[in-house]
Amino acid sequence: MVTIADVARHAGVAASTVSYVLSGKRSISTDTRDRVQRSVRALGYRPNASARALASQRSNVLALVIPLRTGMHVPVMMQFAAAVVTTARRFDHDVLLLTADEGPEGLERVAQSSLVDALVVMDVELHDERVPVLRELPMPSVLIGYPADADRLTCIDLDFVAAGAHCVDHLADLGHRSLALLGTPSAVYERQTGFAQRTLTGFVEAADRRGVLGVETPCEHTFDAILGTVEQLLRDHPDITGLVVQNEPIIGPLLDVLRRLGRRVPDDMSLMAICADDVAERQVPQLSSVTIPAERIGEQAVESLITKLEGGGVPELTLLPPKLTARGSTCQAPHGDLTTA
Amino acid sequence: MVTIADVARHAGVAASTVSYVLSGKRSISTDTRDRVQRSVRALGYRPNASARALASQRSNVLALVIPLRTGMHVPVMMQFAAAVVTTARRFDHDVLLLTADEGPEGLERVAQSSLVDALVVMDVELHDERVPVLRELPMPSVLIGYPADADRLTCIDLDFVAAGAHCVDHLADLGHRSLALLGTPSAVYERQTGFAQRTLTGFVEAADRRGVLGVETPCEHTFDAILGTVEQLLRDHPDITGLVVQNEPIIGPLLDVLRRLGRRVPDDMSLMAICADDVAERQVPQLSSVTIPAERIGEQAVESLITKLEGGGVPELTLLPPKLTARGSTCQAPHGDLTTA
DNA sequence: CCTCCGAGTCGAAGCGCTTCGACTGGGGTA
DNA sequence: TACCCCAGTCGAAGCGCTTCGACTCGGAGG
Repeated sequence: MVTIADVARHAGVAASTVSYVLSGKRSISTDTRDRVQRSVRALGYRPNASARALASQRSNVLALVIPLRTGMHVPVMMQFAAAVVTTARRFDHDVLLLTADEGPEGLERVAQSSLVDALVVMDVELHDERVPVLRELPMPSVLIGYPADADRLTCIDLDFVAAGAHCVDHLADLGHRSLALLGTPSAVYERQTGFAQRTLTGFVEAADRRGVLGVETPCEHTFDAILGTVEQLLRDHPDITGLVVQNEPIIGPLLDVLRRLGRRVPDDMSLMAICADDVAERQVPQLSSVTIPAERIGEQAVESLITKLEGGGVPELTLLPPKLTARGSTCQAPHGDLTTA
Repeated sequence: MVTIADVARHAGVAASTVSYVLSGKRSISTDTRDRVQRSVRALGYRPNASARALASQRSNVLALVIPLRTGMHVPVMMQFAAAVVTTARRFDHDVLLLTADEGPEGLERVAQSSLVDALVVMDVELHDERVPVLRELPMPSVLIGYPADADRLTCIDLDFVAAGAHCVDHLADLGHRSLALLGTPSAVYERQTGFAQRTLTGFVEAADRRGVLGVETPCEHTFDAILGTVEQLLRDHPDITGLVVQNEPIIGPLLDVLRRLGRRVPDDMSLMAICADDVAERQVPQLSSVTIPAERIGEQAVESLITKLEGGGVPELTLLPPKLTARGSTCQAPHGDLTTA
């Protein structure tokens, strides 16, 4: 391995001069700079990451904590992780991958051993045991999703309350008077995952505000569960003509179920999804949807983290506004609902 | 931050003694060991990762290079990544996440800066430009999938040739005489991805061997593409009664398509999938399938890497045997095919 | 003419750890 | 009794980099 001393010797300067050429932290004559840069290239020099981290107290590595749990939708997480890595690279950082099952202890481990400079934590629950740890850690962090108590924390998320509300508004505007939210598996609600809770809140509030019926039910991933849930729903509330689904993996089977139950989409039943655009577009008919901007969230998370690392200030809570795209799965409510509106 | 010197002072020993207690590389009296361990706990000492890496020439970090490309099935990759992280932790290593779009240069960067000790590279193509780089890197690596020239490389993969063959055998055993392989999107074949190619090879060879018709076609992910592909297939080969699908995201829509075309599964059409078990089990009917053992592959990859890091030898190529599970989507061929067998 | 200043460079002191060689003292061997 | 050996410990020398203070030299200011 070629070291900074080799480069210095080759260029006929001191090692510190090489360092300053590389970092730009002191002025260097054009002549010297050129000579050093030529030597760097000639020898194929790469600074040793550990030595650099030890001396500068900066590893240039961010930790990314991903959930590995049941009920999470994987492709969205992956988009997210990819965005984090890509953005981190843009700022000359790398990403260390941690799984949530290491728990709070895992965060302490990587932080206190100075393996990383900062952390991105995904899938934060309303009462997350990692939150107090994060608050005390000697380095910045950013949460995706947000806990009940976000004091002194930086959180970024899609505005799921608004997302839930937008769906209701869209359907209500079309004259639908009875709506249902088909949510995530009940385990997700039980562990008080913020996004699920908040979508529900937005849905219920908007239904109230619009004076329409808004019922909600969790839904597991198996076909039979979906069938059972929908049958039950339509039995209890036969007048439902608008469905909102926040549960990506069931979208395909749900369309089957509706077909099997003799409900055409959108003629007999309008359907809205909260999901990635490509998923919505792949269905038949294409689904009206509120997008989850995974890339944007990941990018924003890293940008905030870098700002904090550089001593800048960032807002405690950043809520990205949801975007609704109407496609072929929603239409005017049948038989004169508009008259009752 | 508390350093090894603090611990040494607290325990009344030399710093080197603390180091030896922690590493176990020299014998230490029980008394001293206990005292040091108490001090470590009392002070909450965590060795500084960079200092350790610098002194020992080992970062205890593995690089994981994941593909971010169209046509890859995401949940399988995620399972895989999770297995890599979990297994790495078992051996006291962490995982640095790289995306494939950094290319060969990215591998050189992390390797030559000593950021990582070893690399796991996923989704290797038959003629992958990263392969020559990997071969020259001053550290061990493991490939998932394998290139045309695997000389001096360590590769791990599911035996996709056998997987393709098993599917044919299973269907042929049931009396089916005309089979089709519904493969990945054509882009995947065009970039010469090993697993797709090899499944195809196994499928074709086995069909030959069994004396049955075996046609193959790529298939894109949109519903219309699936519909078009299957219609075309059944028009060209109306006697097909067995389908093998290696393309997870189309599995759901494919079942719709068959239904729409009036083919009942399995009565009119037997269907086999090469996919994760949970995907197969979620369908109606549940799908006979050959599993992709993502966890096992990830685990095996890290185990091999650790072995190499410790100077041990590992086989150049490890092919995991495929496991076929018959479920409700395959049955005896209709109208007397057995007589023609 | 002397002083002052800033641009440009160097040397040395760490950063926190591992590891090598050397030292000590007590037990076994001859 | 003299010797050797080994378990147990220490001190010091790095690992490769960053950064601080100090030095030099030429030009500007008085």
